[in-house]
Amino acid sequence: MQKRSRQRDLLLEILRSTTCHPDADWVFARMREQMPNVSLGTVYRNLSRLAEEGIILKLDVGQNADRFDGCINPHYHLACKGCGAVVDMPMAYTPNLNAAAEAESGCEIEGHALLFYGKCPSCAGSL
Amino acid sequence: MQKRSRQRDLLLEILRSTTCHPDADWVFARMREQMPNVSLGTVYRNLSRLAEEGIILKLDVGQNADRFDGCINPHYHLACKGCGAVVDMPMAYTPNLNAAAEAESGCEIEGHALLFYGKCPSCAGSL
DNA sequence: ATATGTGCAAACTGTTTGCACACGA
DNA sequence: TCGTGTGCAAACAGTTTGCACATAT
Repeated sequence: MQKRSRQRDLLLEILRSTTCHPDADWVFARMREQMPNVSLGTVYRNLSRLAEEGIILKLDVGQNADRFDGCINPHYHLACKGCGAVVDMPMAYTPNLNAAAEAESGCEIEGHALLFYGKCPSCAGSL
Repeated sequence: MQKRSRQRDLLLEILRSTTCHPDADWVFARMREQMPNVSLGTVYRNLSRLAEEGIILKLDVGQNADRFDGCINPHYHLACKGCGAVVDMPMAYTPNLNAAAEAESGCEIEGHALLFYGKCPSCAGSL
């Protein structure tokens, strides 16, 4: 049976109130501000759980730590080489990439992830 | 000054003679068959070095370990949920995705990675 | 009451690094 | 010879897990 917990509720609230695609440590730090005894293990457990349930998104940008996104409608990201941020791209998700991929490949496509590298607006301005 | 080494030469030869997008451990195992004293550290050092030099490609498929590709012309991959393999997709690389992304975003795009998930031809047949 | 979730700390995996020695130019 | 690369082992980062206790239903 499914049980709620204050920890998971808070985690979700924190994740949904930011657009910064944070990693587990960032979430952990924000959690501690409001719930000083929460443990890192709990953060990891709930992040994976929510991701498996499809309530949040787990992003794999080529950096060391996984990042998470409270916004689950499919969209694309850019990993900034300047500041390391991960930002949402304002471009339409292209569902027929899946069909295109399935066409000649003999593969059964379930989805795709498209990640751009380059510089975010603020880092593009400076050098 | 740049120096060759038997280890790096062998590594590159191994990587170029497979299409399986292996991780460091797999390469390490193959290396040991021909060079029993090679160390894992050397494998990692040379993989990162060759990737930085643009001689090989480092792939980030959402699995734990990084994978490497001896083929460096840009192309897309599928990560198979069945067997865990990473396979090349027989579809054209789309350079103007970069332009499209740059259009409204204010970002400076350098490139993109497109990763499909689903099942490879052999796993698609069975369940 | 009882199953599910938590906190803590230890374990684990993939990767990096410091150091003394080996090797290529 | 002299600087770069290697082997080894220890260190590291991110993540997972076992266990006793706490909590939601």
